[in-house]
Amino acid sequence: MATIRELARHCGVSVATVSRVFNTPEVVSRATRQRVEAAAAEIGYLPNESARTLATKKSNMIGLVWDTDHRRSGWRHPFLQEILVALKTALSAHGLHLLLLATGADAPDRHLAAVRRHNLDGVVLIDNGSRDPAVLALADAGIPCVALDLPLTGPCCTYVTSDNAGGARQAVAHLLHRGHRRIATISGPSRPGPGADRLAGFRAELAAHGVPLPPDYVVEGDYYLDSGRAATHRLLRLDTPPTAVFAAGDEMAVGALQAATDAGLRVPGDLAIVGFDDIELAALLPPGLTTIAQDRAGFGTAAAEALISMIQSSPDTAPPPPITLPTRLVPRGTA
Amino acid sequence: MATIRELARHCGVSVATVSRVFNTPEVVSRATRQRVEAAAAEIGYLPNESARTLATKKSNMIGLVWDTDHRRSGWRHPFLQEILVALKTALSAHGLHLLLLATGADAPDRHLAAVRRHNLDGVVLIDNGSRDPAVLALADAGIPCVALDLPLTGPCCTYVTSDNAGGARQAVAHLLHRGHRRIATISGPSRPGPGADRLAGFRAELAAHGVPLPPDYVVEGDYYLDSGRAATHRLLRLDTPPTAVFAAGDEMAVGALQAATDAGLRVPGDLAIVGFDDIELAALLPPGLTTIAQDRAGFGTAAAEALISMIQSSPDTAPPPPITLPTRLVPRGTA
DNA sequence: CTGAAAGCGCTTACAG
DNA sequence: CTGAAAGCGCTTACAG
Repeated sequence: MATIRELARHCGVSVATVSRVFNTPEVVSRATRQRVEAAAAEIGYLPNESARTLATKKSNMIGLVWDTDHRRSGWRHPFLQEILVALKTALSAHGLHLLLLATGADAPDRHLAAVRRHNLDGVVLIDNGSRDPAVLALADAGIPCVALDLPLTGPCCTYVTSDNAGGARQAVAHLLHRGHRRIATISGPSRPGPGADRLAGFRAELAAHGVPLPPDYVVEGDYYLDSGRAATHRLLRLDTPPTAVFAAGDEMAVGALQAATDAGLRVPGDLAIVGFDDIELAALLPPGLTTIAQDRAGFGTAAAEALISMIQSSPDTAPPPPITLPTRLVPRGTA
Repeated sequence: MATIRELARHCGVSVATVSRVFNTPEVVSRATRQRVEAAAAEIGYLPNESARTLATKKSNMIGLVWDTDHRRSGWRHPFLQEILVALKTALSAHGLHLLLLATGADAPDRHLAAVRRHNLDGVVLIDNGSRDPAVLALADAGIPCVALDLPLTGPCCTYVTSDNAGGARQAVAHLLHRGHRRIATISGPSRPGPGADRLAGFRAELAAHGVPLPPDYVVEGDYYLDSGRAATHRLLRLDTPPTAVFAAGDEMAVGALQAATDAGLRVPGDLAIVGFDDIELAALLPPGLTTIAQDRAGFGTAAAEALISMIQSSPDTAPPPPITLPTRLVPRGTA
């Protein structure tokens, strides 16, 4: 591995000059710049990132805090892969790498410690609990960070999420348009975040149209299929069962579909179903799940942009406001 | 950020001693070790990884070369998330982080360059083409690396893949056991790798039982649903159509299922179908896709183990032999 | 536009 | 068991 010193000697300039052609090329004369560049290519010089980071305190690395340690194994983000691809692509365009942080002891300062040890330029959080002390410590520390699908704010922290309330309203509006008036929902967990927002949107659209919502038309699920099936069974046993159900996640919607089939009901004739997420399954499962699609790639690119703007702005400027991605109704066979 | 010098002064020892309590604690006296540890906790000292890497040439980071730049967007690995989780977990246990490398210009030395610039301890490759010069350069360079689902070897390079041939044989054996004798296959791309191995296993099991395989019973797909559907349409139009089909991927199997339905055939009565992968869909799509499951987590843990053993062994020792993960037949409704 | 020099925060022989 | 010192490969004021 050639070092900057060797390269400098190789073309008869100082190491400072070599450093400049790599960092502030506009400040060195055309002649020497070209000479250095040619020599660099010739001997295969590559700057050592550790040395740069040590000298500059900037690593050009973004930490990815991904909480894979769920009590419930087999947990899957509906579209993690797309987020990762978009994030990586957008970050790459700015020369930033993504460091997937090892999960160690669960000390409340573990994320912060990783940031400091590695001189990370910023952090993106995904799949984290909203009450995780380690996450909160990060958000409070003034490290540029952006959370995905988690309403987290701080001096230098913002988040991106879909327009969950708006998406739920689209779902309800579609059902209303189809003539339904007895519309139930299988919600996500009630903690702040997408689940709560979808439920709020659900209620709001119904209210806006003066359609009553009996309390037992709202049953909470956990985004998994089984909870959707169980919830639907419960709804169908009501004295006045709903004619339509909005599930706050596609897996739960598939569960609802199964429950309807179990009960000998036709979908959408006897029970209409709308989901949320537009997972791969939605298009393939007969008769096709009507659902609310999210802007998958948007999560990654928006997060990257927010992060980069925070990194580049002075420490005292306010973080960008939370970013809300538009959703889209995808009408298929179930509603 | 406290530095090692401050910590040293804080407890009246040299920086060398402090360094030792963090790196070779067994070599320092119990008394001073405890004094240093207490002081470190007190002032919140965290070693700077860049400085360590600069001094040791080891970064404790593994590069993840993930080729997300597919000509075909929307491409998805059947279980990338599980691989990533298992990989991260296994690597974490050894204090290794995963660096998702930014995709830049496609110079044939780009991966190698990243390894050198960051002093990466090793690399894992996923979703890469087998003929990518940048990948081959990496495998040849003697950098510890392990490829997933890609038969890549080198002085310090091995790979992990499922027992694809064995899995295909399980599929055929199952079909044979069900009484089928006219068994076709929709294969994956014919380049070396899982697709070719599955096809070889398919042929082998048939041959072992003396069951003939007409040439037009083998049609090549690309793992996507549409290719499975198209292939099946073609098979069904044959003078002597098959009674069963083994699709080398679940998406193609789903396509086969759709084609059968299109043609008014009953599954498995008129056409039996076995897939490969056991994607989420397989269990959910009526009547349930019979398929060959892979050891998803095994990919990650095996890769981590192989990598760690290579990193720890001396540079001249041979790499571990390729690792083959067992598969498992999951009988469901389609065969 | 360029160079000499100090400094970034560690590790590791080498002595003792 | 511990310390003084050199070195890892860069960057960046400061002069000129």
